[in-house]
Amino acid sequence: MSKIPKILVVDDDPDIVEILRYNLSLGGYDVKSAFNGKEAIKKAKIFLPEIILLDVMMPEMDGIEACSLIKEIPSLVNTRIIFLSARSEDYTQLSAFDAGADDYISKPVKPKILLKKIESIFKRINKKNEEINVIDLGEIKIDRNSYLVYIKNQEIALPRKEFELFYLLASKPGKVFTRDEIMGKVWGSEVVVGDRTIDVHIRKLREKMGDLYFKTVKGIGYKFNQ
Amino acid sequence: MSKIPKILVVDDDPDIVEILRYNLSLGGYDVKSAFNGKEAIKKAKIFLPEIILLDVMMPEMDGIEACSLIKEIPSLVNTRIIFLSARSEDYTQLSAFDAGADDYISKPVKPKILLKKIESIFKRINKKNEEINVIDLGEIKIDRNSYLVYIKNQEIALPRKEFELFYLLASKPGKVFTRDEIMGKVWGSEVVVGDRTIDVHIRKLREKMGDLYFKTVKGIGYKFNQ
DNA sequence: TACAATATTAAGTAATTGTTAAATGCTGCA
DNA sequence: TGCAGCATTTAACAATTACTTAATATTGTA
Repeated sequence: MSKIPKILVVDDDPDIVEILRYNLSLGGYDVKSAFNGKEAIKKAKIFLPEIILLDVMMPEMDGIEACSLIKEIPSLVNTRIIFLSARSEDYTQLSAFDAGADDYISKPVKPKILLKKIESIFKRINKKNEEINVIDLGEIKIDRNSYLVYIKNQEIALPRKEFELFYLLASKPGKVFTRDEIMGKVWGSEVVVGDRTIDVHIRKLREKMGDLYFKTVKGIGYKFNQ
Repeated sequence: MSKIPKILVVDDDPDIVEILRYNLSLGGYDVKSAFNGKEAIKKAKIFLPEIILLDVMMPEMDGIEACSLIKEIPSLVNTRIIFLSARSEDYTQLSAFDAGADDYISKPVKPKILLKKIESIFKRINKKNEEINVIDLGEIKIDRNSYLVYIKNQEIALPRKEFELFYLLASKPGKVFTRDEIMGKVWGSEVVVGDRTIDVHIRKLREKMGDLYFKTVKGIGYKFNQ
């Protein structure tokens, strides 16, 4: 988390490598480079970058093939691959995604777009690591992928705030969450809403899922119990 | 799938044709040959090879021109073209890829490299046909080759964007795709279109395929359910 | 019991999505 | 080249849903 993010740049054209390296270094990233697919794979295994910028068209082993091979290396399964291509044609894009690419930038690369894209990918990586998508408590399951709650195999759809509130409480059954805590995690620290808002959302949950799951701890907050 | 893969070899030098033919035959491929661009096109139309090995420099019609013409023949759109060239200069490479080439081998051709490359291309072709081009969910089938959707054996033709959107959602039934995700994968992260565009496309899909398949998850995105 | 905290309800407000038609863009063909 | 026909996007507005608030009732506990 506190590490400097690592990026591997791969292109057979030294000029392009240099431009990318320069801009990414300015952006505060730890950059290494390779000039063909084989070299890329060799370096990636050691460097373990979070992101690989990969030229689609290279002699010997093209980017798409390299990508497929990289995706099969266990230590690199979480590495994101961004393709660079001179053409923005459908065909190239599609085979890139087929090979496991995560994003796509067309040449000539504009530094601003590049950095913005890189940043958003890192944001996505961090977010993903934080989130656990499914809570399974046996009788009750909460699935962030489908935004559904299952209670005794019955499916319940919840609106966003209700879902987030429930997800929070159910993430630690038995723990009492103070109103402040709930406020901060569900509504965010910048939003200011009245005190009754939480109550109303709890009420909605009780309506939909039954009273017994949600216990009020007067003067403190709420807790969820199975 | 079980057919013998077909390769057409095109070079004005009979010796090179013979070397390639010999090595590819040993590799188990069905090989035919031509000695210039015109002949190549004529034979390709009948032979329908999966791969064409095309010399860049030939008298009369060079490989790049031949390639452009081949790519325009409907029955050969899925044929991969690999260029052979004595030089590994940038100029040749770029125009080759502009013309629609899929790969590139420099002379002198080393048999091992040639066979490995051919093999990897066939692997890619097969992978594509198996995994990527068709989604089969029983009642609903989606075929990327023809851009057609079959629902209860009824055939529906969809325009490109609608198709891509549907394909994305149907690739993981039940998963909620956020608007950002949809935007990025269907429109590409470099394109900026208004917010209602996604809605309108969803509407078109609902019109054509019925309401019940597409569920709105307000504040998040959409999901597809069978 | 008193009173502070929470529950309930309905109604108001905000945010998001749906719908439609028109504008724009694109492609193939005469 | 220009036109026809379809695909795509935009814009305006409607409809829907989510969220918040306010007013009032109820509850739990010192």
